[in-house]
Amino acid sequence: MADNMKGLKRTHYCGEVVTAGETVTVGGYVDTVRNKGGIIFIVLRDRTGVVQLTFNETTDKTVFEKAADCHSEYVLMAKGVVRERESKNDKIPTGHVEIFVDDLRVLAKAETTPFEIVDNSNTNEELRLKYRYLDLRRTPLQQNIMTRSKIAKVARDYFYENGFIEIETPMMIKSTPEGARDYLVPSRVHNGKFYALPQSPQIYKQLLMISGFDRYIQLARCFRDEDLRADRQPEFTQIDLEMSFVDVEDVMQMAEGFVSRVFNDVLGKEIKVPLPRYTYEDAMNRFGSDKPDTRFEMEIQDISDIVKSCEFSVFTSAIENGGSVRAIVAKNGASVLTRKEIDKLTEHAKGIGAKGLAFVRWVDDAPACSFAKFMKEEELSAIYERLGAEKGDVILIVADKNSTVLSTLGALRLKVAKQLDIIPEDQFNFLWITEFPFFEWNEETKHWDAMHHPFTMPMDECLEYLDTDPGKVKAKAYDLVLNGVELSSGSIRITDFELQQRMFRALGLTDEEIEKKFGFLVDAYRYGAAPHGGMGIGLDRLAMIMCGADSLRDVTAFPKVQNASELMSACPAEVDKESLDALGIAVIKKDDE
RNA sequence: GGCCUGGUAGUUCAGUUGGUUAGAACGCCGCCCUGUCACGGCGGAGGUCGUGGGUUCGAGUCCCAUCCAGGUCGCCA
Repeated sequence: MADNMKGLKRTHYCGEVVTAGETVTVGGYVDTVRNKGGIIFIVLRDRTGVVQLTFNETTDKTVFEKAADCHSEYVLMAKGVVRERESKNDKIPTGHVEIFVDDLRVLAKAETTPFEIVDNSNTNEELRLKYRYLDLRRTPLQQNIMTRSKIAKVARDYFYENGFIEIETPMMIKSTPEGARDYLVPSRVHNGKFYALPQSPQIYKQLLMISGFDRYIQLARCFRDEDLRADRQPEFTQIDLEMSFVDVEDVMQMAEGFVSRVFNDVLGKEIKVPLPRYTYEDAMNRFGSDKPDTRFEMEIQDISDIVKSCEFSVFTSAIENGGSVRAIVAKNGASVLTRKEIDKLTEHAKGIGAKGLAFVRWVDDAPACSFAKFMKEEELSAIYERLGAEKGDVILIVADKNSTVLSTLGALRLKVAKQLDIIPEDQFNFLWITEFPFFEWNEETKHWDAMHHPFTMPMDECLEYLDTDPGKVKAKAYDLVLNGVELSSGSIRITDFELQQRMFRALGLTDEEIEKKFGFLVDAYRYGAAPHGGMGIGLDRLAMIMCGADSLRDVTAFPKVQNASELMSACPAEVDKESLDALGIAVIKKDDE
């Protein structure tokens, strides 16, 4: 039978106990017990830190015996006088004091945990996720979760101060066939019909602008039924905002104010604004990505003009077919990028879509060039000169159509940088990507798709190409990127009914399809809307980077794993037949098909 | 859906060309220890080697299938 708390009231968190002479009462979990026989030290832990409890021969005998019976993770409350320690520990903030305990309560005993609750746990994540409530006792995770909370608070503070109104939008909404797969919620009342969980509050926040709320913010839960990644969970949170009477510049400035504020308030780091901007085209050409990591250089360079009349048909045919030959240089990469490693990179490149990888590995005075026999001496030296390549470097070259060349080199650029370990960990490189193409040609359907979403406003100077040359139309869309992670995506919306109709037609939608998919939204714009736009900032991703974590799982209290299940509660799970019957649902297992 | 990596005491790992009773560290249990703080000393318990087949005189080790976890491509307007 455990003790109770009667007569005790917590006065301090463990990490707050610093003043000798005070009588304090603390509560927490037993971190470690060091029983020396005649003297016992118990390290007590709560979310603020740890403090040492001390018991010796002058301690009341029953208290001493109780302390001797304590084990890891027992829940204790202890009252006593704070003393300076005889031997101090400089490694912890409370290391110069200890609590000499005169009242000890064991509020709960604990079984031995399946893994040790220590800061640097190497334990398999699968097991830690099964016992997530124990994993969350670990200091690093506690700090991550608390940092995330601070970020959320700063977001509310900042946007409230700037006149934003927090409004909740529904979680059960109409499924939209565009974009990611929806999570569906069956309706009991309407047999055979379904709600969807929102992928984002996009449509509702636009309607709120039409209603005149002018500035909206929500820490919005969003759901997408797509496969997971380290930076992708099926449910996530966006700092979602929308503003009226604004254009691109206004939204970007508001967001820049937020990121500089949140980094200052939470990490004490200064982010210089305005943030760097790259057009989509520029980012693709230089980094092979619309979310470039600019913490390191290794930019993509075009060498098509040098090799256009060489003897190597791989290069020349790529150029003749409208493509290009481009390269990245891994400075001082020759020692890490052995022939074997380059072979692996080649396989990786093939996985992305390239046909192969040409390379120069410059170890000795004579560079080892995989295509040397096709090249004239002056062509090779022109390549080295263009790329600034020197002894010790490795050059990776891809020849293909432009989109393949750029995406392949973009991926290799990241992979090689990780291998060479040249990405600074403590740097925060924000940037904007602007001037996105509005349309994307879909080879399968032979249709133009909206790259962002169909309510995005085209750039003013592109309106004339809308019907004649859709590929030339650029959007008033802007992505915020941090260290190669897409943090946020936003746009100015179409508020003109006629223009919206033109956009839908350019996307190949019939009037019936428009009405069925977006009817109420399109109708709403008939009644007048101020120019408006906004964005959704990924709170989880922001927290991940600010915490220096590698995965969203480290900043999410109860995350899902790669197959979208949650290991602790073992969900999703089957439900009983009565529940299904009430919904009119019969389950056909895929295996039985 | 494809590809890659991993699964051996509670935990983290080792385990040789297939060969005696599968080891270590930490944790756990018992005893000792009055200034520890990665406390220390002595002793002890603890294993369906992810699962199911196969090859073999013999499988943790080789083969096949499968499950689970991680990464990645597809996918994510």
